[in-house]
Amino acid sequence: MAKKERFEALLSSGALLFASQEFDDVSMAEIAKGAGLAKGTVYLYFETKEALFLQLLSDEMRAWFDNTAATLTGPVSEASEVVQIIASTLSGRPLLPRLLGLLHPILERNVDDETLFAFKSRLLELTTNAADLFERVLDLQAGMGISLTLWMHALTIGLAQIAAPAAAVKSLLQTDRSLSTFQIDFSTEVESALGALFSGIQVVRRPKRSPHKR
Amino acid sequence: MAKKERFEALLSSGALLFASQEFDDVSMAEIAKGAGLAKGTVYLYFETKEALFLQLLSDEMRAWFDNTAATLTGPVSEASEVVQIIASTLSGRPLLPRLLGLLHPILERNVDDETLFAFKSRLLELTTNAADLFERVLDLQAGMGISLTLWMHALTIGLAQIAAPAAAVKSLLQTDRSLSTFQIDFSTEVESALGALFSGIQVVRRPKRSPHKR
Amino acid sequence: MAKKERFEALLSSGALLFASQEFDDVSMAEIAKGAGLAKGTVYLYFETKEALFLQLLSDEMRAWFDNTAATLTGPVSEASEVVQIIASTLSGRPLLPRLLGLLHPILERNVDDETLFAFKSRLLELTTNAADLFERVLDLQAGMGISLTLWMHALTIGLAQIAAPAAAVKSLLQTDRSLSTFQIDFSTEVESALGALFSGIQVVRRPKRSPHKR
Amino acid sequence: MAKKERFEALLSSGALLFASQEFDDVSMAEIAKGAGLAKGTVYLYFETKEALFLQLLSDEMRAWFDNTAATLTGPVSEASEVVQIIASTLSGRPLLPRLLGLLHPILERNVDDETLFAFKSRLLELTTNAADLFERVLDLQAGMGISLTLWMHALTIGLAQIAAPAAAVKSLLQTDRSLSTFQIDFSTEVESALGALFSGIQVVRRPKRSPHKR
DNA sequence: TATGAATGAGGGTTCATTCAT
DNA sequence: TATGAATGAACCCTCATTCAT
Repeated sequence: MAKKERFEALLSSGALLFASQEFDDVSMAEIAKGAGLAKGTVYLYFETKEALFLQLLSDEMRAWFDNTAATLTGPVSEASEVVQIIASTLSGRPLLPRLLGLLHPILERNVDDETLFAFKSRLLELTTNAADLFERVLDLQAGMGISLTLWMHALTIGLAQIAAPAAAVKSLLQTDRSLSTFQIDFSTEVESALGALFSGIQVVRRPKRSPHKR
Repeated sequence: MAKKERFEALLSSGALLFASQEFDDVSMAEIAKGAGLAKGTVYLYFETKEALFLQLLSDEMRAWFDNTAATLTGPVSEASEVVQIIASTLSGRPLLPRLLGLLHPILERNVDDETLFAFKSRLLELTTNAADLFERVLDLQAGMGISLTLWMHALTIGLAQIAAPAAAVKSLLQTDRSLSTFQIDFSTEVESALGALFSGIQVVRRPKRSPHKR
Repeated sequence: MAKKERFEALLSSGALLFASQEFDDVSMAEIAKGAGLAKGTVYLYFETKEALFLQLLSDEMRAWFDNTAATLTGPVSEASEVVQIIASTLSGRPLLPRLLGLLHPILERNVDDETLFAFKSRLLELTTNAADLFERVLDLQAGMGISLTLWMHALTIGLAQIAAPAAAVKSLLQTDRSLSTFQIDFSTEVESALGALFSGIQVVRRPKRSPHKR
Repeated sequence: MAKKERFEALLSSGALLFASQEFDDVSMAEIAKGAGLAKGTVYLYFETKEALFLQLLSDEMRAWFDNTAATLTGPVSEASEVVQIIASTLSGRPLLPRLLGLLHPILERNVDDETLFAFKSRLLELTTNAADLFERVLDLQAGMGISLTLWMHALTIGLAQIAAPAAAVKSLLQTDRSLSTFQIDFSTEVESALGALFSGIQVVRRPKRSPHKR
């Protein structure tokens, strides 16, 4: 059926445009044109612009997880290796962290309840799967996987924002060496931060016998 | 001088409005009215709406740091205590995490170079001070304080977004118990996540003799 | 033949929807669905949305006339009785006055010439019949029936609009007693107004011997 | 103050455009341009497009009434003379009947409550004044003036619609002589219809002692 | 004859910012 | 310094209608 193809074409078009522009600068008209369709046609596939990007995020998340899970399937010796793999798969999907940063303040604010629920359900499934995976691979205490996943989610959002500064900031950082502290690399930073987070969780685990509060 | 008073009045008005509305929903006209001034007058004090909020962020950050530094001055026994204090001072300034989330995608994108530079310089100073403080209090390896501060910054942005969901999401979470995983409390989560992060850093520190890569 | 059935099903669907919504709010897609057909199929039966509603109006008018003529067939003693019957048959077809109000500004503006001509011819026939009926029953001067019919048409359009206010107006009228003047009942008002009109025509008739100017 | 001038300029621009186009075809951009202002400026003076046209209607009504009242001030011998004057003043303001036809289905549907109330109050005042005037001049029974005004209002709406057919209808009527019945002149028809209505009211008055039901 | 995917025109409205006074 | 009137860019979305199958 051509229906599915159009759907994918629209998502691809959106992804392509979003790769080089901000969410606000990507217009539905451009997305349509990029998919070889008319403006109004987009709305046969997506309720709103936000719904389209939510789908994009959903796909990116799933792809990332499948990819990561597959890579982590084999015997993993150390936590640092896990972290490295995660940082690597994350860095390989530059759209994902940016979409994640759009999720709460924008995407979830203009989709109908049904779409929202569907997304949240999928997110829950993914989160649970990731949590299980982490608990297994890192030999974590039960329940810690969820927290870890959540914190990774938050960290990713924040680091992506910091690592992708506005044009003016970028040129400022390049000009003024004294501000080099703010010149960070997403990939590097994610690995380090997650490394600390993962280590911390394992350390924290033993001393505290009581279940993690949440 | 009345000038300083107007300046402060505008910031207060902005803060008050931002406390109950989103950035986009706070209009310059409202801010002006709240300060007892006319619309055009705001622009005698702030280049743009973003510049005003950048100032707000700057003030919040400084206040937070002063507050935190003062509290951490005394002898601190454990890392967990430090974390608790930070989580507490952070939770006491609900505007700060939200403004931080605005910083990179919005505020820095519409201010002139001068304002931007001034802000970044102040931010650098604060970051350095915080880093030093953390290194001292937590007895961290040199350089780790900067990373920690950065990660805390990122974590705060992400957690604040997740913890303040859109109205539709909020009601969905309350309705559907199966999604309770997503119902998080900023304060609690910050403390836990920072706890793991801080522990992780201290653990990681020893094995790796080499300087932290960045 | 199934064709006729589809045709009627579409009209019924349209009538049903129009009974509870404004013309603009009734979509062709809804009409199709209500008739158990696909969107595109509607256009095999009606050139345009306007053509469909024109047909609806045509049917309503004919039904009204047949109904009214039948009722007025017997010996009618007084004009007031005639008026009462007309007001009654009119009130019994709430769609008719509303469709009449759509006729000139909307329906006639988007149908092809053929459809338009067919409608006008049918309208002429009906008008003539009604005029004859009125002249006969009210013992009017020749030619007066046409005028009377026309004025009744105009009066009906206007009163229907006034009697069916926007939601905001309705609540305003209910709230503010001082505006009770504007709270009118279509049925009551039509009867009174037509009563005056019919009486007036009969009075005017005699003094002016000259033919009605038009 | 220039403020009042702009206000009037916008109304004049709107009136000018509405004189040769339908409501839907008149855009706010055109109105602004016609007044020598920018698009957004219109919204400093009128909440919505509908509010602007409501003001236009308000002005037209008042002007018509003042004009009519002034003309009817002197001693009026006969009802037919009154009717003639009304028909004449009405015909002199071609926008008024058209705006009246917009009032209920369109204008009242997109203005805020305050504007709506203000308009209705003004309309009530005008209606009352007109009713008083009619009662005085035509020596009507108390209360009949209101009814007469209302019916005149309704009749005007309907006749204006019938008398201003769509382009296609107009050409059809000119082509096909058999449809000449539908070729009516607003001015003529208003005078005749009001003549009948006014006569009818006077006739009806006497026989029925009981107060007019409404 | 039926389908339903595709089309694409179309305009009101907001609000940060400017500037004449 | 203060004012507030003026500016104007920018865009989503609906839905009647068409047409390939």
